[in-house]
Amino acid sequence: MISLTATQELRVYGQGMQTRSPAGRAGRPRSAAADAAILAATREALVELGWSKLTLGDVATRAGVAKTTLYRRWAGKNELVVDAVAELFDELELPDRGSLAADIEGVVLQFAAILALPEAKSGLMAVVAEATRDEALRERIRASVVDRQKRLVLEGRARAQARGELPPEPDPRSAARTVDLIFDMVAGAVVHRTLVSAEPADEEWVRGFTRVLLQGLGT
Amino acid sequence: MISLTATQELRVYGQGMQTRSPAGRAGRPRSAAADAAILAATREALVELGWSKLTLGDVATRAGVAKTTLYRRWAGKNELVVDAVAELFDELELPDRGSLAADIEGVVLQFAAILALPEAKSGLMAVVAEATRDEALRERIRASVVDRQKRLVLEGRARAQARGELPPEPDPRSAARTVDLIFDMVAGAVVHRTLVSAEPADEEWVRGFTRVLLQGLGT
DNA sequence: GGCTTTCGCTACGAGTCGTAGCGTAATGCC
DNA sequence: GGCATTACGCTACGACTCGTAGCGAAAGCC
Repeated sequence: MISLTATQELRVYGQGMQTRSPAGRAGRPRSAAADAAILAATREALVELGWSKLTLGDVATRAGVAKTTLYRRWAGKNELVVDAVAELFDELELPDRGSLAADIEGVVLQFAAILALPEAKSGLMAVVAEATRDEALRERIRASVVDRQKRLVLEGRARAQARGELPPEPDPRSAARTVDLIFDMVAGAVVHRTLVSAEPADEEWVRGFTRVLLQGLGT
Repeated sequence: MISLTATQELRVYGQGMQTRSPAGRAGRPRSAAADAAILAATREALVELGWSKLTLGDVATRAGVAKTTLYRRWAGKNELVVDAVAELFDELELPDRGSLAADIEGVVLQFAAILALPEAKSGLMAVVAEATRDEALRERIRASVVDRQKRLVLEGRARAQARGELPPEPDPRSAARTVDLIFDMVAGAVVHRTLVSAEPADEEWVRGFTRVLLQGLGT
């Protein structure tokens, strides 16, 4: 519990390296290098061992730190893996490709490329499964992974409305529902294709998906 | 490995109780009651403990059998949970509701109801995560869970084509791709809504989803 | 230099794993 | 009924992981 708070503070330091004395904190600061090494080691262990056989002792050894250091920063395996996997989604962007269809295809391909990584496959679904019984963990995933993706949907939608490709939706409540729906449809389809069907979400598949999403099955 | 084959044979016996001497097998037969008790106990443990804290020893105690009996029938936790969760999808059907939209809404609501069960939530995603590193497990999930769902898509599509709601697709390869795409979109969206967004896939959501799936975002 | 916090290390009890061995129970075949 | 065969319950086991405690040393801020 305490270590969880401390972790969040540390990550804040990591972002703003310049801050002199972070909120009146004295003593030896936590090693940012150790933090990075631990997360990298976690991803490495996910690739080699998978979720169930991953042990915190092994991660500590790989990272070159003591096991106790790991427990001081993360409450457990779940939280550690969430942070390790979350970094994979940092590069997710939505470049303007001129049309809604092209924008969707571009971002879906990015998303699919990340999900194709073995560390994302084995880690992400496992923590989502654990999160069904852990409210705090669900919130952690939402904040560090899901919301960043959803923001892209919001952005792409606004862009398409500006282009006139999508009708404006004045009622904010209805608009929020639509965004949630689109998000679940896009992310859900890619995840299901990649993890359950175990087939690559390649360009051909993405083209077909985008066509159905925009025009429906009727045509 | 041996026990896995034996398990499948046992399940066959369970279906056709009448068979006299099943393929020249001698000796004391496996208890079908024990099998049912174990799977029920597994679901119960999934609800109370979740995937990660579920132990085979605990399941054995709940089911009233010895731990060794469990290991004789299943290779491990993964295979056991797949079988336990698979039974939840037995009742999935596709009643004819007159139109493609109504058919989709009906089956999606059924699927959502199953996914809302805590034993499905915590169990299904966990084994899918494990299956990313285990080809045999992936095949087991495909055979006992996924294919049964996909058959509904195939059936609903044929029905809609007979009604004239969907255009016929002569090329079988292209048709198979379309079915796969639709399946990933439907199942993926419901799963993502239920497990990641952690919101109920209720009637209102299903209506919106069906509208987008059939007519696209454009309208 | 003094204060504070982190770090590496060792050690620990508790719990789980998957297996082996044994005697017993239940069936099919003769 | 007797025999072979297989499943069952039970006990015990070494190996491993867990999460924590305690200690001295290290690294920063005043």
